[in-house]
Amino acid sequence: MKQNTPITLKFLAEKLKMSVSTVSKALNNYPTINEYTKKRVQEMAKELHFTPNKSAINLKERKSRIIGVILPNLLDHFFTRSIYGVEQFATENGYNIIISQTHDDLEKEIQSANRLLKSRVDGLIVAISKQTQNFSHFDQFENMGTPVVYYTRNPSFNLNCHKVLGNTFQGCYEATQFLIDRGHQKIAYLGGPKMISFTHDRFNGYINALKDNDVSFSSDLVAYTDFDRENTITAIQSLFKSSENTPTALVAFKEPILFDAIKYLKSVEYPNFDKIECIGFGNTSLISYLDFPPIASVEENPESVGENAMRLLLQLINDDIEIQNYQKVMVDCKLVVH
Amino acid sequence: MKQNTPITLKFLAEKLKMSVSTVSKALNNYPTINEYTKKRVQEMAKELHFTPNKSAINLKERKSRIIGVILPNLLDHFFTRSIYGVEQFATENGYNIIISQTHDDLEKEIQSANRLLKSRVDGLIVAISKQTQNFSHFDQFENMGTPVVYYTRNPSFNLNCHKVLGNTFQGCYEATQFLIDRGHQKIAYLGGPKMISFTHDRFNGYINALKDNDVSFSSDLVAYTDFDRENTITAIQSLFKSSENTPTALVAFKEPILFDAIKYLKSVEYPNFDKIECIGFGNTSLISYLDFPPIASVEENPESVGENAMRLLLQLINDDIEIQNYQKVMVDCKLVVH
DNA sequence: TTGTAAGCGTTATCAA
DNA sequence: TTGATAACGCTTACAA
Repeated sequence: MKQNTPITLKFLAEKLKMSVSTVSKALNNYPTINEYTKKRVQEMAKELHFTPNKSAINLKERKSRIIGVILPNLLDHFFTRSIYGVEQFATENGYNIIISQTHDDLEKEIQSANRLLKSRVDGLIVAISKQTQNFSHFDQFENMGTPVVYYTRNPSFNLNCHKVLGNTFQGCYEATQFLIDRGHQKIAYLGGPKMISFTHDRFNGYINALKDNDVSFSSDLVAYTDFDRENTITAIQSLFKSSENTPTALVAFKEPILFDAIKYLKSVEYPNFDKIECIGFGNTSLISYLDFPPIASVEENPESVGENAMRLLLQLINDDIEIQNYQKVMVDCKLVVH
Repeated sequence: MKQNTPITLKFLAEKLKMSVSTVSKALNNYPTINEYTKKRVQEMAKELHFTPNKSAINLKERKSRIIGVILPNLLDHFFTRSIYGVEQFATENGYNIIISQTHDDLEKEIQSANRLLKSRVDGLIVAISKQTQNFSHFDQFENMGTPVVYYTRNPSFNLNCHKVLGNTFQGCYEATQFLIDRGHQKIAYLGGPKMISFTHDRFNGYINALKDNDVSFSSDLVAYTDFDRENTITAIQSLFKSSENTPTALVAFKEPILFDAIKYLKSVEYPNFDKIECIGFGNTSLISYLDFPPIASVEENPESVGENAMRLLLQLINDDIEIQNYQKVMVDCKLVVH
């Protein structure tokens, strides 16, 4: 059964003593082809394990049925979960995905974009790098009529683009509301890096929930950190130093940050430490093994963000939505109580 | 700058009033082309953002510069870490990867294989589904001269194939050795599903370490479970029930299983629970937040497994290794002490 | 009902 | 030094 060179239509045609076009039509079930001929062709194709050459079809049809996905990192569970949704939906609709990681490096992002441009992907889904402020390497795609959807990370500097983002405002609002409903009046907000727009969206969710419930706000209850443990400890110290305004609950930007915070409070044997109720963004699978787990998690549904990005992209590819008619899709978070 | 249709060589040629072949050669830096002509062509190409059409080149060169990756699930951190290595190495060598997940379903695996066959991928990297015992959908590739490398999961029923696997024997040997060196004489082994070959490879590592150190073996110290929590608890009960042969240390198949075990022992307030030293396969990132963390982890280096699979595949594609000269690569584990 | 031929965008051979 | 032409594998008017 070794053949070592793919079967082509031409080869089939010679074997069957027919023309290439008859074979092609038979395989594609053209109504004008005789039933008996069809059967003969299809049987022979099956027997010889004929598979049409995608490159040839792509060339002919001027499309690739490939979607490019550019994202920072495949080690971050958030992104891989988002890919899950993209891949799933793409496959269901006959598309393959090519994934390219940028390591949050602009230069690599540009290279990825150029590679995918050559591959003539039919569409692009992008989680931009932290450094990305200029979008010309992505604009090339739109200039050739290839739609681009930005997802998970908000391209704040790009005003006219399609985006699919987690509704981080709503997620933080619900977390805060949940804590208020449980009787908390002193709820701290531990934000992430200030350059990230989500940090502020979440803060707005927090502050709006306070306002809507007539809970007074104090700037003592707000601090910011990044993903560095030392900075998180400093932030936590500032939140919990005051004697009058001590928080009884905490909403944190991301669970790893929250875990660092909890670990610290525990290590210094903070009074009533075990009474403090915490919520972070993430919903890490190992939460049930923690000794002092958060009371709830804000599940960001990255799979759904990915799926929605792919759905929008498909609508753009199929011209169900005008490419210039820029869309913004928000995917709601879900509060998961542990 | 909108053009809405990709620039082609023909278009460039017309603009420059030259032939298509001259333009092509100029862009590919043929020595026979006049320097001035080259410059003119290359400048025009840059100005119009010309990018060669990959499909056309693929058709011409009869290859795609695409590697297919088939794996069970993109939610499993082990696999996504392995992809990290594949993607990294592929990109460095000018290849793109297409990922397809099977959800451990044979039917989906066959569909994935067929799709990638049509795409004329230059090579295939596969982590087989749990159901896979017949390999004809992969043999098609080898029959067309496209190399296939199996990785992470051992295709036990496929005798003649290329594989890249984690050296789980060595990992378990080292874990056991480590515990012996710390003075343990009663070390329990909690294995995974018996159908998985790794379960037995690990057991062999365990038993060999015992033997090499003249530590006596008792079947009371061995139990098996799967990923179901109840079964893990049953297994743990059987390991810790005996009064004479009580383990002082534990080697577990996978960390999630180990965490369930620890959680259970803690919940029943097992005597001297905090003295029991545990090691599991995995090295989960959140270990430092656990209250009773394992003393060490067996890091399986999935990135390295992925990278080695890609490296081997590349050698096969480039004919550095004969496709019939079946290779088996083992990637060592690393014991990480916490 | 089937076959001929052109074309998709490249590269490569040969001729000019 | 450049250009005409065929070829890669497939689809599709159009002709037979």
